[in-house]
Amino acid sequence: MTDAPPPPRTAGSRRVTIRDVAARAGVSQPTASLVLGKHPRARVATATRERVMAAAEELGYRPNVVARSLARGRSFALGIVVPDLRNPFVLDVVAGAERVASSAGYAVLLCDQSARPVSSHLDTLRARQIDGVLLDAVGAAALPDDALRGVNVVLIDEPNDRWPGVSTDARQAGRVVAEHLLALGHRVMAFIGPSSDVHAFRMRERGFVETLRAAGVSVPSERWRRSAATVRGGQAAMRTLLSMVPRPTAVFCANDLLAIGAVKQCLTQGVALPADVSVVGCDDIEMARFITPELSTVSIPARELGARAARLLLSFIEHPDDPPGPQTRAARAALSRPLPVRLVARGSSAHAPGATPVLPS
Amino acid sequence: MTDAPPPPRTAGSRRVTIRDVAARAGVSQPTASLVLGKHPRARVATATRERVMAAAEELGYRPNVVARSLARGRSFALGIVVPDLRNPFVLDVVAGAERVASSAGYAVLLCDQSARPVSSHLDTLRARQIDGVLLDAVGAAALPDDALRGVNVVLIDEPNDRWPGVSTDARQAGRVVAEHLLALGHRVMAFIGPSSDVHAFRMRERGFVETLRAAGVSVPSERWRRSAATVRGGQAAMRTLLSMVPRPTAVFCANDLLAIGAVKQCLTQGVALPADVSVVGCDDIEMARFITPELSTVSIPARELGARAARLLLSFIEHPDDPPGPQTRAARAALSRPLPVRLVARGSSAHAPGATPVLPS
DNA sequence: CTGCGATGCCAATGCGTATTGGCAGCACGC
DNA sequence: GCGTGCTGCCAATACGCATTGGCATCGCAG
Repeated sequence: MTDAPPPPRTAGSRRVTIRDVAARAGVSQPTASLVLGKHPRARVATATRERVMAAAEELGYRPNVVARSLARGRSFALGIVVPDLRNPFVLDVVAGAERVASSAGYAVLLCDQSARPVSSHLDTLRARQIDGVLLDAVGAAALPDDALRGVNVVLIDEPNDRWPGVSTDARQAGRVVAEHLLALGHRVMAFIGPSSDVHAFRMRERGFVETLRAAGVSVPSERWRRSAATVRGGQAAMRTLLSMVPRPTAVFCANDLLAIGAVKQCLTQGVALPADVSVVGCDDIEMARFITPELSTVSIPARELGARAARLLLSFIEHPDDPPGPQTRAARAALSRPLPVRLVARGSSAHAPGATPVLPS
Repeated sequence: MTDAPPPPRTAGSRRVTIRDVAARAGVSQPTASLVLGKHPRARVATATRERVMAAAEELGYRPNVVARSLARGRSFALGIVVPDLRNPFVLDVVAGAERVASSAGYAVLLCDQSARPVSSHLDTLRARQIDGVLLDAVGAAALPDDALRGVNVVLIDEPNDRWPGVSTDARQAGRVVAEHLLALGHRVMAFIGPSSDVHAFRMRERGFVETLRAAGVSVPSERWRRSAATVRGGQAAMRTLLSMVPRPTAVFCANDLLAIGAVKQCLTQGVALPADVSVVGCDDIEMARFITPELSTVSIPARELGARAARLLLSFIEHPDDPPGPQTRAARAALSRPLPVRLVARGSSAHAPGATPVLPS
């Protein structure tokens, strides 16, 4: 009556399990498991192997990852904890990591810190037997010691002696900006950055200030502004800076969102950019090129950073050898090396008003 | 010797399982399961229940989600498939969904279509016994029929008679832009949009054109530009438009990235905005407010869209009743209703050059 | 004291896969 | 022809939790 024509897969339309495959191939379930599991050179006769493979193919067998996870104690999934998805820089990191993980057969569990605290996310990740976790810009302070026991961890832009990590040369980022602005003749500088304890931000700050100091330029503390690392934060801080006497001629913002806010605030108040004041950001998010004037900034390879973090994590997951072999060790060292940064001078920075340009030799 | 002080949890530092809890509470494993599972009014004596709860607390018991998934045939996880993570609008949708899912105890598996094809993502999601999938702007054509059997699906911005979905009133978005530009006196209009078959884009387009037509304004096909929905795409299309005679005085871009590109191109070529040409976008991404001039656009509640999609999906997952009860049905209807959109007039649109302003009554 | 329903608990089993240990069968040496 | 060492396969078990069915125990009415 209501009998449909014979379905293409199994009769009962149940999911195809490895048992079905074994039955069809005329072998036992463990044998099928041996064939279909990784182990390429398991002790299985070639003829048998081929029969099993054929049966699996014909039935459209897909291993149940949940069952496999339970049996192996691994989930073939990575967690990635990010500070705030709304930051386009963070996004690129995620995209880079997702691509690598996904094509290695790992799923990516996304955890937004702005929605729930890290420790809570870590709890649920552990409950899922997560194979590893990427922590992006998560202060070590937020990490209870035992929240990560037995989990592989790779930190992003937040070096720490307890776990491996990938990073960019954040200090260098601060340096190149300082050099750039000094070369343009600026002497009255300012800085805008978040008060968070995120390592990358602190290093950008440090690289900036130490280079200025070496050149004999000091920045009084009232021109060292703290503000949430958002566009609005940049606007607010810039408003304050613009009211100072003397007004700074150059401002370094710890990320592009802040810089975009700073630029915006200048334009709003009729301050000419870059004639009256230069603004330089950091990250080189896509939008930096599309505001007016185009934003001078430091290019950080965010996607590559995420990709490397994922690769490093996968290396720990798939080769838990202790100690690691020489080439594993070398590969990890390469992945851990800070990524170089590069100044991208665009239209938001120019010679200081009235300054004599310093020509590069 | 190396004996550490007695560890806080169990002796062997093994994971705490439900058996450990049962043993400590002096009950059998199934009883512990009854207490710790959902079932609030299972037949368990209050005293027993409390002993089990206390034991779980003392041992720091965390249920193993993988095992639970296997036993229940559910994974307490959602997949979200997105077209391209680099679009900030998409990102907000993800963020909204993540927040809802996460606080309901569901994990979110992120799948980027630009990295791997949808069908491949769906395969891995099914293998993980995913409870449901959110598909953001995925053309139905990309969905093989059996790739989703037995999976709950909610579509985002891509209505379809096979699955439920959430959406915005995209057609209305096109209408309000047309009305806005008409009211400003524009008659020489242009459009920039992607050639993809994504429903929301098509509807924005349709709402725009039908409103113009009703007002007796037609747009010749050469002013109807197809371009990838990115900033670069907007630049390229705008370049073409600016070379036309007569030059359009107003351009509607199907999303904000395109619009930002269009604005950028105008400024690059020295075309005054909004004096010579008006540009209106759609989505109201955060950056719309921060370019110069600020972008007129249509506000789409992306975060809310993602949140609703997640709520709707959770409703199907947790109340698979067929037919649903009246209040379930009502709740779903409310979630499925298209979200209203709103024109946000900012600085990138103004009266047509030489036109007599039409005053609103 | 017997019978009966309700209550509280547990033994057994299942979810789909991986792994261990061992048992046949075969080829080879002597 | 008997041990020896392989190779190829499978039976049994484990992973951690959920669920089913049934066995006690208890209170209470007869």
